[in-house]
Amino acid sequence: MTELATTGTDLPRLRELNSLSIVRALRDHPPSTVTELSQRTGLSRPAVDVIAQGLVTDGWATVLEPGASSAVGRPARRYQFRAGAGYVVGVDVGVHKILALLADLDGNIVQSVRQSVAAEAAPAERLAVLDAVLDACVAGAGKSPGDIWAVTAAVTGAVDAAGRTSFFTPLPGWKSVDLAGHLGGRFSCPIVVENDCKLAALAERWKGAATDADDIVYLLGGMRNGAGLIIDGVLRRGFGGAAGEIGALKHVRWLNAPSHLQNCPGVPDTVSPDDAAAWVFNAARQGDKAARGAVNRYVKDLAVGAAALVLTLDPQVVVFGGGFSRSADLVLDPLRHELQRLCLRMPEVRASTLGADSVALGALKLSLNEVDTRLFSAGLSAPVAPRRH
Amino acid sequence: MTELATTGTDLPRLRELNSLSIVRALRDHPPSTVTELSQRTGLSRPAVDVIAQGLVTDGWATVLEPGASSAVGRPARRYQFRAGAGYVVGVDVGVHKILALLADLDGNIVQSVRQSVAAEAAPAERLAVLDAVLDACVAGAGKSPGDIWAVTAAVTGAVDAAGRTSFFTPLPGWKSVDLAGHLGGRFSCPIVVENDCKLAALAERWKGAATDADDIVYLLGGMRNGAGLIIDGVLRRGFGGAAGEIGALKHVRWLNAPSHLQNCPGVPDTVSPDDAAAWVFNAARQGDKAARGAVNRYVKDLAVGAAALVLTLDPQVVVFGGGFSRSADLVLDPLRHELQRLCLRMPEVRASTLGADSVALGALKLSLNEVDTRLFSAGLSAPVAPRRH
DNA sequence: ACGATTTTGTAAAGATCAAAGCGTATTGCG
DNA sequence: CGCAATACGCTTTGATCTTTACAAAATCGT
Repeated sequence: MTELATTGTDLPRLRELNSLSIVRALRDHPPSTVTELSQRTGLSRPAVDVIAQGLVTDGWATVLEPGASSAVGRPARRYQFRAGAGYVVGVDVGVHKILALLADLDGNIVQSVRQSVAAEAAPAERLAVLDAVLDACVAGAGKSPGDIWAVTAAVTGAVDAAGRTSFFTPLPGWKSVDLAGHLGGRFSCPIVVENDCKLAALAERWKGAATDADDIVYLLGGMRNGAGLIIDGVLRRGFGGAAGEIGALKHVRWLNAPSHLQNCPGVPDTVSPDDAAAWVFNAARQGDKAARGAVNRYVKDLAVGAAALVLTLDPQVVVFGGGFSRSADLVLDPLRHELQRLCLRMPEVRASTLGADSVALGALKLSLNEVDTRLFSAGLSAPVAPRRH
Repeated sequence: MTELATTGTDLPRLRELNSLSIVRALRDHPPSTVTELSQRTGLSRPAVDVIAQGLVTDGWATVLEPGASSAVGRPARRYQFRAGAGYVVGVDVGVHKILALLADLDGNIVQSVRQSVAAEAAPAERLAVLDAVLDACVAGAGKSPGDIWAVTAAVTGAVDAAGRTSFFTPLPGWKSVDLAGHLGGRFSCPIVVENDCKLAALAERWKGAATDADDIVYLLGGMRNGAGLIIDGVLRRGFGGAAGEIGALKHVRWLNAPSHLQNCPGVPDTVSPDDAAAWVFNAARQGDKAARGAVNRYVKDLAVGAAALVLTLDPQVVVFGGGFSRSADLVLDPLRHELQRLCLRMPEVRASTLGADSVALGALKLSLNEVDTRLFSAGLSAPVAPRRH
């Protein structure tokens, strides 16, 4: 919706405003003619024309000279947002793997590099792998760190305003790591560190299971449960970055929930503890009684925490994601049944469509949002990588 | 901060934008000179001058001719927001009483009318009292219904988007009442119906215990517990209006919490059930062992629900309000202790400073917000009461 | 008491920007 | 090949804000 400046607006500012609205109209649509932009923005054709030319000279847009024309009349020049003006990075610093994505300003993924890392790796080793992955990702796309406009890193555990994970993190020795500071030494652009569940929620809203919703509770189902909250279309961190950490409440037996799967009777000794859950899901799918019971107990405990979130926020959609979302076919129906029993107003319950890459994808999206915020608040002059404040 | 129009902006719109910024600058400050406004908005003095004169002719502002001057130089004309251009109403349709407040656009309360009503009164009777209170309030201020720009009514229970309380309400027969429709027959301005806890939260942020916070959990402590959530400075209703209804979760023994007070041993038979809680608080304050135990059990159960809200949202402040907030001295410290035990990051815990009138005050504030939204999105032409869409 | 100083009010000039109108270029169709 | 339709580019016009300048009103200093 349209908003207003708390401060007065003069003519140059007006032009900047209109330039921004043209940029928006360009970005959300395929290459457009001046008349299309004119209709879309409400501005007159001559105005759009001169602004568009200005955007081209500034490097924000490119022109496509008319080729084969399909319509009648003189073929129109088409303007196109220059997505390659800048690039953003999102990286998932996970327990078992590190995955980096590099995309242009349209969000088209240009490069993706993944490398596994030992769960018990020390911080220094993990950071070294992270650096290698980022180097490979940036270099592989033929870019340099100066071309990157924003970097977001996803970590496990509550992230405070300073980018620290002081409260809790399953990564050994990670509490004292200043990840933002480390990345700041390698990139001069804004750096964001954020919780993995929250970023996965963002990804599901971006191009996942909840693109239509503004109020979303994302459940990360895995060996550790977590949650990410999107309220009124915006990712909510809470005052101290600890929003969604309902698992800390003992009355909600959320921490115990995965243990039902891990300790399920009948799991062969040949199966490692990490793979036990997958084995149980498979067995349940094939009718194993003990496995079905374990899954049901898991869902029952999961549902209590989910219900607490749902009752607090009354969301439109609950998305079940994380490692266990591959077995969503076994989880969703009992989860719905339990929520129906526990909640006042029943939300939709959907399975994640993004799988395990959702965290890195959400990090990418947060980087894009960061660029957007800078762009649309600071105004556009010439496209250069923003520097940290 | 600043903004951006998704649509293009032309010159007339520019002047409207600047007019609005002048209105804002006028409203948040005492009567101002042109130079003050110029500095505040960044506009030039002549521009402010012509805009201010336009606002006066349109009825949005009044001029104060210079009287005794304190500073050197020629005394300046002062402009003032005409708060009397319109009025808003907030009314609390409570179980035991109905309280209506009428204020001008600055939020100055002009009239307040209260009338008690039997808890078991049928809907028709309650609506009749409501009408009488509203008539007395509007007439007592020397206004007519056409002068009212927005009306907000507070009710108990979850309110859906249509203004119905279908899920739950303690008022007998109230589920089938169309309160918005009823009020719509008496006022032509926008009508809002909202949950009482949510409105009380709004009031505490407006002029209560949490004016400095943007992330607030408001606990309504009384014979029925409730909650209102303010996230990022905005009152959150949830997708279906049922946000904050954590009491519905059985694992959170919130519904039982007040019963510890009501069923406390030692309460004389002469004390009515409604007054039992007050008696217990008094006894506890004087050292009665049984009473102290009851209060502690009450707080312990209250804290579980509060912890669920706090862990979900990670707010800056928890405000304890409602009928029991008069005994906040007994509640706050044990509540803090319990929350410390249950939560990850400890929020501030404060007592309500508004008491029982907070609900009506919050309704008034929501009416003011409604007017603001219309004003700053639809633009200002001449000050007239907005009509329902 | 009178002039200097400071601040306000107002008017005119200059600059910027978008809208409206009109002529021209290019293509498709008959 | 000519006509119609569409798009492009230019000019004029109108609206708005800023700058500059100057007159008016009040206080301060001598």
